[in-house]
Amino acid sequence: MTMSNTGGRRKPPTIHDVAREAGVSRGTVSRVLNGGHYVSPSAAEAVNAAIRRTGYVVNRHARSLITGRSDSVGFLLTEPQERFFEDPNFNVLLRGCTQALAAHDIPLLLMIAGTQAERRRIVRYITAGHVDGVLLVSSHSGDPVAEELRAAGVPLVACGKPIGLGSKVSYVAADDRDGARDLVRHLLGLGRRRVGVVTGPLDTPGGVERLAGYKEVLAEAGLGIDERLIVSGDYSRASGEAGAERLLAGAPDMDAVFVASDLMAQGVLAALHRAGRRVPQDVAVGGFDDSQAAVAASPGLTTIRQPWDRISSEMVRVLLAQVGGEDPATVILPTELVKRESA
Amino acid sequence: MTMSNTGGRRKPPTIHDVAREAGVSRGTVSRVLNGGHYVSPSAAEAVNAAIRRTGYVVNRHARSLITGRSDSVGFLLTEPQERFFEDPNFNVLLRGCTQALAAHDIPLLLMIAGTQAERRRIVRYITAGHVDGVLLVSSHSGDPVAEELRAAGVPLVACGKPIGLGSKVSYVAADDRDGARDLVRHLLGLGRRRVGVVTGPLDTPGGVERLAGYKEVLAEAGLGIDERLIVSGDYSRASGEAGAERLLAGAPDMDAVFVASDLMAQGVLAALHRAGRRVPQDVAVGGFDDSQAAVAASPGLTTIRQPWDRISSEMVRVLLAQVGGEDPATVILPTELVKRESA
DNA sequence: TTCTCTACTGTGAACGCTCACAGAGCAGCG
DNA sequence: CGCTGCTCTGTGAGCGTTCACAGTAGAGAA
Repeated sequence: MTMSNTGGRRKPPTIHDVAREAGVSRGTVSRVLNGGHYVSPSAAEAVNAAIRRTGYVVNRHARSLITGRSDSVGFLLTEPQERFFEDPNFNVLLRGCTQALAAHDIPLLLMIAGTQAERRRIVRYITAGHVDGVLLVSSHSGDPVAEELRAAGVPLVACGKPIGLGSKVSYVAADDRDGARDLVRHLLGLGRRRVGVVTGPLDTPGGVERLAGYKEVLAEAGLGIDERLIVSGDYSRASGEAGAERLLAGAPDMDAVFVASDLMAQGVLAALHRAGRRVPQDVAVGGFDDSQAAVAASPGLTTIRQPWDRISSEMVRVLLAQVGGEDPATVILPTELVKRESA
Repeated sequence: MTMSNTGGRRKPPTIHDVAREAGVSRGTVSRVLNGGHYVSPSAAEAVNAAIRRTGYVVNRHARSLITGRSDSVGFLLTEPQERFFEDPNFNVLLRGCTQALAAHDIPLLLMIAGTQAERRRIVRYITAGHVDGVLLVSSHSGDPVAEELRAAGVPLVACGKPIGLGSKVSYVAADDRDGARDLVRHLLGLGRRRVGVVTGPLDTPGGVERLAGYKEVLAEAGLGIDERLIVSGDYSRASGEAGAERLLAGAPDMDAVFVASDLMAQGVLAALHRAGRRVPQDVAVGGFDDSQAAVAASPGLTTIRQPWDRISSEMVRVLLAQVGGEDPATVILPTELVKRESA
């Protein structure tokens, strides 16, 4: 073993060493490395053997210097950090994206924009070309970061439909409206007639669409819309708790509630419990996401599953396609009703 | 504005352009960029003005190619993904590390090693020199990844003391034993005498140390160790729930319990509630971490705060020092008792 | 045979930066 | 006055790769 690496780091082999070892030229090694077209089988074999023998790994900096690509992508989170700390959905998404990118040998750079200064720094970093594209997680509308990146021509894929951005930005989302319809229909199917809703923030597509689904189903069932049965939250647990209290105050006869996120639903369960309402006997509760929060809740939360694994892999697919020169695209994925004890 | 960037991406200015614009040589621009030593004030000013005018940003690939550094670090998670999805501590740590690194303009590459294949891929990636160092989160002992990286001479800082690795590896940890002592003393101070414990995994330093602290305080209070009051979990919520059930079965007279993580404590609260025990009246409960889980629990969880912000900033500090050639170091940070309703 | 076409290979020139070196200018000192 | 030492500046080389180009060899067609 000539490459024994005990302790200090020594100079790694270059493409030149491999070429010499294989008895070919740099060009041939490079061709083998990049797809192997126009290389004779014997040369390819010799090169691959030399690579194994020397332990050669391509120097990405040298490659990037000439190709202009960085072969890395950014994962940009512009949510307030409290949400990131609280909501396990981010972790699932993050895991899914690293995994999908790993299949292409592309590292994920994590960028969290909390303060205004951080936003500026990150935008500068990205527009400088240090990443090939960006996976964006930022539900609120009018996010200046997204607009700046789009304007700078940086390939971009959002998680969830960005409100207020031109149609030229790619996004991948679950079918929020359809999911909400499924859940509310389920509640009505249980015989409930006074169904409340705790929406997400109404400047997010998730907030708007899930509320729309709720209203559609009530209408199709011939039930009117009672404004006292509608309150909105911000996806946080605490806002769910507060929302449930307002609902109970305004509509004490509520017998079911659709909550636009599992985390808020946890808060709703806590508030109902404190108010002495039994779940599901007195009030049936349905959530949205099917996150860890849904399993951890007691009773287990009936909810709408968002297909996070597919969302993340589609985000990566669409982003890489765009980096490769294809046009922006949007993907809507189906949801699924998951029944547990709460409804 | 010569650099208007409407739509497509154009060729960014190089150090050469800046030099020409400022009327100096490449070397001078480079010196300004790297600390500004041996540069006259007038030249520095001219260069900075030229940088602003051209919108120049250094090409990191070109720099890395020659310096041999990548100016990036990896954040490596070798926990099972379920823990990553469930435990908000990871998010806090991740946020803290990105933030601390951002101050040095160093991006964080997120690496999650779930499967064996992923581990191999990631180790190859790291040992190839694609990152300057690694922030390691992996509590279990005998982690082969850590050992491989250490052997390859990659700068490494672990979060929590790695068991079974030579003393040559840096780590940053909270004072687990002391924290456990504080909490158990608090429980005894409330007059409780039958104090149970749900430990962390006993192949992790956190698991071992927190249990040791528990035993120390019982001994100093003249209370014997009752094995029926000791069960161990794996930091997951579910294991807390199971642990509490075993405790109740083995020691029905238990009047307090120290749980080695907040997440497990949530499970303990659920189990106690199901068993009809009131918290804190019948059983006082104390956790460890002071994570979101502690606040979200009902009743609010009395717990030991781990100083995550300092842990992450120290990890980054120690890692960068090591990248700069300094020797490995270990840092132990003090914890703090946070009182809430559960005890 | 000769010419064309294809498959394959090697070579020089970048990519944008840092580093080492040499040299200029100037001050202080013997 | 010359020497030393300091601050400051420009220049050439080279980091490890890809890319464009030129060139060779062999197969098949004219």
